[in-house]
Amino acid sequence: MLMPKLVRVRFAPSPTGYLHIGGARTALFNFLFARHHEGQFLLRIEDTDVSRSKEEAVQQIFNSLRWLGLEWDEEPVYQSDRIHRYQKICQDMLAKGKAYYCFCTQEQLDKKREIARKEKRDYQYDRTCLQLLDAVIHEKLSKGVPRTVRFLVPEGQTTFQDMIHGKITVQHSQIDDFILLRSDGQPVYHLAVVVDDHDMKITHVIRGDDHLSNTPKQILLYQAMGWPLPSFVHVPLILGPDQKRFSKRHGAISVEIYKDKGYLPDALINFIALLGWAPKKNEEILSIADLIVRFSIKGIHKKSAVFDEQKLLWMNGVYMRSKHPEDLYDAVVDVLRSHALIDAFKDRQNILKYIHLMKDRVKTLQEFASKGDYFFKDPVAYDEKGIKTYWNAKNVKDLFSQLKTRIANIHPWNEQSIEKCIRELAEKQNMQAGEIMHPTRLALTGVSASPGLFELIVFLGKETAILRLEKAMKYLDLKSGLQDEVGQLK
RNA sequence: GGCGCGUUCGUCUAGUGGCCUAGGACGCCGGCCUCUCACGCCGGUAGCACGGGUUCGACUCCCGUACGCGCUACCA
Repeated sequence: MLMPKLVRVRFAPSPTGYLHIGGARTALFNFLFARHHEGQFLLRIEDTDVSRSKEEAVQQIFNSLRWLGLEWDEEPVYQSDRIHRYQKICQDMLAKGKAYYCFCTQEQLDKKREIARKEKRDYQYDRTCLQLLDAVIHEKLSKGVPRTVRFLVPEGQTTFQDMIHGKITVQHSQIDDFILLRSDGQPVYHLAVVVDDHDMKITHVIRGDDHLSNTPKQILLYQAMGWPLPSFVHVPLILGPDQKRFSKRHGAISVEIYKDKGYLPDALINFIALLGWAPKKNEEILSIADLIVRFSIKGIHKKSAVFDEQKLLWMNGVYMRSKHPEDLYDAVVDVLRSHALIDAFKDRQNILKYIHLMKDRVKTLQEFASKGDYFFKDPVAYDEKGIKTYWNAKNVKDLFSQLKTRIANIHPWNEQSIEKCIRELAEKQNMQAGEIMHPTRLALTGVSASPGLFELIVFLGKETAILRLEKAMKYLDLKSGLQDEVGQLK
């Protein structure tokens, strides 16, 4: 029996842009694995490519992770702070003959690659600089000729065990003498990852399987340094609807965009957790706590999954309905404010009531603004189809007139008395209650779908309800006037 | 091109040789509930990429083919 191993994992984004869905899921898997094993979840910023790294991106990534609830342990490690460490490791490898200086220029290399391409040969660095005499190397070094450091790939093959894919073997003949240190002294990815994962005492490297092919290179580095290997876990990528790697081409890809679209963080977490991973039982709705309990690398698939926003939308609706209005309050206020609808809702209780009425029929936060604007704004138009079906009867205006009077006299102002009022009117008119309610809803909201009419009227208040009925009556007058004119013209 | 990885309904998935007449979820379609919408409930639609083995028996094991994705940079 193995002793339980201390688990330390890391999420290592490069700060070239926002945190995207794929990155978020990789971070989530790392997070879940760490929390499940009561280990550490660390962050490392891979900013060795100075030209592509941006400080704002780092903050964006932090914000997105926090919004998702993926809190990390310890201070994030910045690779840009560790240049000297990488250079030192390179010196060691140079001294041990595991690496060599290369003075070839970018242009020379490009040319060789081009020739190989034309001759339909596979290109691999030809080791020109490996043949250099020590004296020549020293001379170039002392003159400060720009140079890189290349890893000397040994003969043979590398086999390693991936926790998802199993045994993987790659022939060294397939591996180029890759560059360790760029001519500007910056390390290249493979070197930095290996050194950092070792120094950070990472036990499990959990990352996208786009890194699978490169893993042997890194294993060679571990071996060259005489370091123990971490476990490798290569999770499948997330694909767009066209089955291609999920990217900007697919439109919405950053976590931030999903936040702006009105998705809830726990819904997004739940959804991406299920992309490429499944719990043992057929469970679909899982809180982050549930996910932590259930998470296991065994449940991760080999196959990449397509991101299906429709299912996300459904899941978000499930979360929306399960929330208490208080939990949604801040987010909804933000949305209402951004749509300039907030003034009508100075009262917190009012907004909570609104959330209560709407949350069951809304799938995103955004819809609190787009689907319920009539709660705080008089309708500016009436749904055409609604007009045809509900306002065609001749007595509609008269109905509204009677309703108006009755509403004015309702006391106390509550659901029960409003319902009673409408049902009594229906009885008196010898009509079905619905025959009054539908036209009324249209008058009050401008649309034909809304929360329960009685609750809605309570919410609007006596004054607004009467005002809107009057407005509808005016519209009806105008409409019939127009029809008369048309009739006369004929 | 070379190398690596992958392949169950449109999508997310269950399934580790007989329990599979392949189960669930989203979507879609129909119905019920109902003041509308949404929710909920009931029902339906649709899949083991293909071809060879192995086996008494393959979705499950092996081999090939096809297709897809990834890697192949002084990117990560």
